Amino acid sequence: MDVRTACLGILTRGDATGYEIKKLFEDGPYHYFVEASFGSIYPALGRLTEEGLVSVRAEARAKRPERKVYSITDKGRRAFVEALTGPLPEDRFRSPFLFAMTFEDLVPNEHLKAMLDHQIATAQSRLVQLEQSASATNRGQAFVCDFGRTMYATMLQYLKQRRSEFAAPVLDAAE
Amino acid sequence: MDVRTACLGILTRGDATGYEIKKLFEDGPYHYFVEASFGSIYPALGRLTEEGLVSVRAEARAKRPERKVYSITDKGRRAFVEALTGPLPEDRFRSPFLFAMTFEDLVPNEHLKAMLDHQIATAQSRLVQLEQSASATNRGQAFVCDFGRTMYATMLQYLKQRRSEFAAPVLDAAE
DNA sequence: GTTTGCATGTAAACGGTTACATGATTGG
DNA sequence: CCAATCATGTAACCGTTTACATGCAAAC
Repeated sequence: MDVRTACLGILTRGDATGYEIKKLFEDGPYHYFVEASFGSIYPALGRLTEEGLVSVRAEARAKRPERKVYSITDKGRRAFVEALTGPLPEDRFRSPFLFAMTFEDLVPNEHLKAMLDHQIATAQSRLVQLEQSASATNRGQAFVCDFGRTMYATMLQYLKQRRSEFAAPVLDAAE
Repeated sequence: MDVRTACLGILTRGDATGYEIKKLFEDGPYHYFVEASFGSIYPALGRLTEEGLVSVRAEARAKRPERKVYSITDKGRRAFVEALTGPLPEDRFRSPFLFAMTFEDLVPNEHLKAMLDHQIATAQSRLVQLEQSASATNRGQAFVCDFGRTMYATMLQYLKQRRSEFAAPVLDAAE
């Protein structure tokens, strides 16, 4: 999903500044399947404003830089629902890890072990985060959260199960 | 993984033309976690040649356009192993589907049903493809293939299990 | 007193896709 | 006869990232 549409989505849930939108992408339940930097969020918000899909009000605050609070308009709301209703781009999973594993025979065993351990640690921490995350506020959020838990749990199980097969130390039996 | 590195990887397995590399990305076991278009492959190959990481020989064939067969050089092989050994970019899963599900309350139930069914059908066909795919030629390929099978199987199970919850027809009980 | 958090934005560079241009061969 | 496959490449465009520029307030 492009940043434009993602911002529009966030704003259907309530007003926000560009800064807050970034926070929501990072910390919120969207974290696992969308992401965006300031360099894409601010221009997107500018364009959405031009097109009348969102409106801005500048809040001047004593001794701090002004903040621009964005609200979605009716037109924006309609455009967003249209985007959700139309054909969605396909999900894509890009995995440098799996790519590297394909060339496992070219990588020294020591590094292979490190790679697998890193992958396990990452999956583990993501799973923990998902399990600790606040219970969802609606059906959709619950669906997505459970999806993530299920997938990461499976991934973790698979990686752990297969690890020994690849990382069996040959000489260093003590470790 | 960028197209450059991906091409280099393919060429560690044997010589190929730009056209064949694209085919391998599309049909081979890489399909699920890398992709590239001609517009990125040809320039990448050109740059790799300039840098001496690959070499080209032009095969002129009677009455057909010439083909340029690329081979990886020793320098290229070393560069590739270095890329695999260095820190890898993080895996990323971008899911317009999950994003849309988060806003399930804004989408008409009929469309939600279609979305889920589409997702189920996609996962199903990918799983079938993976299950039918030729058995891997090495440990790494087997690992990756099984990874895919495991993940898609889990995804499919989850989607099917949850479908009723979301798509329960309200009026059209006959369907 | 230094780091973190809040807050906005721009410009250049990057990597990639899409569309275009070309053309012969093979299979239905 | 038409579509698909083989085969190469370029140019325009697009969205995004990275780095830069700025600055105050609060927490440590």
